[in-house]
Amino acid sequence: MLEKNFDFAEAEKRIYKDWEASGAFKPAGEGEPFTIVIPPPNVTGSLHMGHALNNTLQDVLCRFERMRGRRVLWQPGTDHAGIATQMVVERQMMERQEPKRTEIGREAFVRKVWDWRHESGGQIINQLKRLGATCDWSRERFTMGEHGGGENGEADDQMVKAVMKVFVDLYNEGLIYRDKRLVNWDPKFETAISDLEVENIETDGHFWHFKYPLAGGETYEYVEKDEDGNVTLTETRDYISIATTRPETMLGDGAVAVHPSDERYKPLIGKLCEIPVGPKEHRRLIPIITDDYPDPDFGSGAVKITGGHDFNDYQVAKRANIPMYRLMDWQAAMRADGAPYAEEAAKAKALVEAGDAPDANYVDSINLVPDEYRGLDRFEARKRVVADIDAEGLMITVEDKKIMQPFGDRSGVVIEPMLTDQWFADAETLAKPAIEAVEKGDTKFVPENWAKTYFQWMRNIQPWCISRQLWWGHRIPAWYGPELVDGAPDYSTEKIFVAQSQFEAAEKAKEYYGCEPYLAADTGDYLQQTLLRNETGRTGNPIAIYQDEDVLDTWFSSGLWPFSTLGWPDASPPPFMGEVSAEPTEGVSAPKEPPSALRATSPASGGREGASLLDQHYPNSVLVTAHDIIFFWVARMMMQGIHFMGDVPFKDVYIHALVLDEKGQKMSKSKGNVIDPLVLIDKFGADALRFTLAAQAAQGRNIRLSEQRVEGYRNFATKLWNAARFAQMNDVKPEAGFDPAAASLTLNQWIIHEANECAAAVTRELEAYRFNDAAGAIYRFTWNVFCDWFLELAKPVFQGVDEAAKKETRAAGAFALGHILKLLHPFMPFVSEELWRELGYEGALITTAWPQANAKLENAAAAKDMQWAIDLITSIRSVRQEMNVPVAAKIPLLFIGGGDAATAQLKTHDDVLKRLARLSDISTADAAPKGAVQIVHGDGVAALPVADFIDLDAEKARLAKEQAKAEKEIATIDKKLANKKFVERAPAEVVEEQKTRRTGYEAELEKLNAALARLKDL
RNA sequence: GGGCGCGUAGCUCAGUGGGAGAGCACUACGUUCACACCGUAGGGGUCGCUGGUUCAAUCCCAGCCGCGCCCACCA
Repeated sequence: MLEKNFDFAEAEKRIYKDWEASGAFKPAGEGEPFTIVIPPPNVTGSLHMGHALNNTLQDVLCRFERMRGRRVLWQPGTDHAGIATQMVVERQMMERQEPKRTEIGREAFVRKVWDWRHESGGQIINQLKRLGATCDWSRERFTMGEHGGGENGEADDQMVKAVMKVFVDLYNEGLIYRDKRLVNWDPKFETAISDLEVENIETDGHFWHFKYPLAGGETYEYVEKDEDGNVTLTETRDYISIATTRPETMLGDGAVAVHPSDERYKPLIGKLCEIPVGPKEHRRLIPIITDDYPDPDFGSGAVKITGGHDFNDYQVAKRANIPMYRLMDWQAAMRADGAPYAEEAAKAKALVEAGDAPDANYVDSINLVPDEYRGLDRFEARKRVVADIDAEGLMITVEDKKIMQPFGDRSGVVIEPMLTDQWFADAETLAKPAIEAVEKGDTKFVPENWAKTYFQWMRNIQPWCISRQLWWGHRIPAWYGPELVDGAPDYSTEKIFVAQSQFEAAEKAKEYYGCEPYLAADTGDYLQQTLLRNETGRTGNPIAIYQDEDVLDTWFSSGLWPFSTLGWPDASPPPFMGEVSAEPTEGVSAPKEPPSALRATSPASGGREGASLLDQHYPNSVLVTAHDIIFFWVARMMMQGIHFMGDVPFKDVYIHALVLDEKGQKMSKSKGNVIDPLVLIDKFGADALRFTLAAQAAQGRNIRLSEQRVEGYRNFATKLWNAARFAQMNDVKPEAGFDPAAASLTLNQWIIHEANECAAAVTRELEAYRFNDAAGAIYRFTWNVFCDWFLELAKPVFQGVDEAAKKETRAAGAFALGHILKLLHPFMPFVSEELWRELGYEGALITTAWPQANAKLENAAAAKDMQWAIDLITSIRSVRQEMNVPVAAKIPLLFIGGGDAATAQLKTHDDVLKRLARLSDISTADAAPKGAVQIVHGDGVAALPVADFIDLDAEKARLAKEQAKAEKEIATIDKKLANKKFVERAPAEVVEEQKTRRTGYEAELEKLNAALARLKDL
């Protein structure tokens, strides 16, 4: 006997363990493969509502397809999440008051992160299990592989191998290149980030208007005109007015630009003006040029061009060949004197010495940052610059202005555009086939609207900056050495060796230099070696090469997830990526085999199993994710998947909602409105949470999550539980030989028919990713059909004496309940599995076959008959309450009209009518007795002689209301039918339908009229 | 500036070219032997506004109002 309530806390653990132990999560059977790769959560992550929704939907699909007999692979894993993880570990080190990252060095730090990952990373996996996720955990993957040695990023793991191969191949195809470009620089993490990682936020700022004095004290007539060409202002000026929101960048100005059509500045074009910052004797003169970029109607119409610190200006500077200067160091402080600066200063000096300097001020102009601003934080420098210009009387005005300011999405600090050397992927080329694939429908977005978002971004895609100046991540497999000039290494140049491993790089270098290279430990080591070589002139020393210090953007490896997790590149030679000695005198040592322990964790690397998995499960069936990740991830998977696999990574992309709080706001830690899914699971059970999320996952709308709603679905689970308990009490259990198509009782034919309909509906909706409709269908069938009616209608049978009827009803009930459990299982796996076993169904529900809709089980006649009885009961109940008939009172029913059919119906449903409508006796009659309440039902009238209770006026009012309703409907229909155009142009069936409806209302009205007439006699 | 989406019952939301729906909340009644995490019944909406297409519009189209999100270099 079942307990009164489902103890989900106990059952969830036990059942999950059973499932996992039984191997139910592994791909099985010979069915068509069904594949989902999990959006790998950050290894630092813990389960939030977004994950809960995302994984609930994936699990619903996986369980559904598994029951349908497909060979389901739900591929799990986590993402190494470069910045996020590095941040977490650094914070932890700080809390523990351990030495900083920079103090312990790269190798030690990376080892620390690996340690962290093995100790505390990946807790989210256990949280996913609590949700009931049926991932094949034996295949768990990590975007950085499983090797934890930290030895210079050697690829002894297939996941790493995949990344290295992709990089090398793309480089060899010219789709990855190194370039000096303006990038988004995050001064907090001291790394470049991609455009996507920048958030533009409107902030309060200022718009400063300054005078840039003309060179040599020159003057001109400044004339301003209104729209009609009337002169509104004329004055003699010895300056050009420019406006800026970032005065500290003035020191890096290369020009002032005006629009070629701007009459005001025509006399100035080609002239020089002075940047009014710093000691007067060192001020730089810059040219006034024309470009289409300045908008004459905005500001003064003249724009300072700072190519090294502004994306617009960068374009202008490139077009006009204006020099670009980097003013700041990596922390975005104004450049300190010394090393970073020396390079440009040296170049300038050389130009002057060679007589090629553009003008005598050139060397001075290279000393961009005057002493008083050196080393200052950029915002402090801004204040000083403004104050100094103001003191000099060159500030015209300052406006308060809302400006869109770029922030690093992780760091939260203002991004500084910075001119640096970075690696880029040619996204434009890679995007082309990815766009076509969606255009052709090889990959479909659901809802399809999201394709527009995808297209919009992909068609305007910019080069993808893939290098990051971090330590945690896939180290860029590029090595640098000197170029050979006339057979001798020229250390002022750079030769790049891109290779899948240090070993290969060394081979390539050896081939190029004709001797074993020395693998420098880092750039410091490299410099030392080259100096040694240069100074001693000992050409016999090995030529040094060193590996790029940078790592790859996390999304670069995430983009390979749909195939890297399946064992790609399986055809590559076996792992041969042992350590390479860093001893200068030994050169390259023999590669070592990776430790066997590490191999054991990557069973699919190489080998036949991996290959066949890839064949079977690529392309994946569907990707389930939220829209905020379309650019970051979906687009990259499309590009890389198509390029390397020759086919799209997945056939469908289901984009689900964002989970918001009750008020519709994004959940965030800072707002304190985060609802923890685990708390809800503890409180209401995983089933309730899952059902809530699925039931609200309507396409194209966000989900507002309220605890109340979760509670409601917990109640639903309890309702089902108690229905099952009732079934158990009445010996309702699956019967081996029962043929549902051969049921004889109307009640049973009906519930079988309804169960079959429900199966068809749930299947149809799930196939179309309409999770909310699927959930709604099973909810309604369970509660409003099975519990509210079937069980109530079955009670008289169970309490009766007809053993044959009892037997059939038990079997039919078990059939219907079985359907419920199966159809509900994808949504509420735990309670359904528990009941399945408790009630004696066969095997484990998780691997039970999904109910196929079956035409043999349809029975429209039974459905109609039951509906007749249900409607009659409902009507009687309604009238009883309205007339205040005491609940306990049993009253007789007289049925007038309706013919033999009604008589038969009354006989069939005699028991249930009596019980559920609380009737004492049922009979037929020719006319309603006096003092009876009359209910129009079907072709007849149900009369309840309740003179003792009836309030005559109330009954009259009730009937009058019904009458008015019917009349109104008839009037509406008549109006339509009287419209010639309607009769002519509307489809015949619509016209016919209206006529039928009218007949129905007409009959009802007649009976109501008669009933009212009878009342008047009283 | 461009793009996407939303505005239906008190709340949260489904929905459809031809008879306005659910859950919750609310009201009344009910401890009938599965369930008070329940049952029975009930109240409640000019489907944002204005036009247009159509025999017919909550649904399609246009405009407007209000709200949200994404993208974008106006210094």
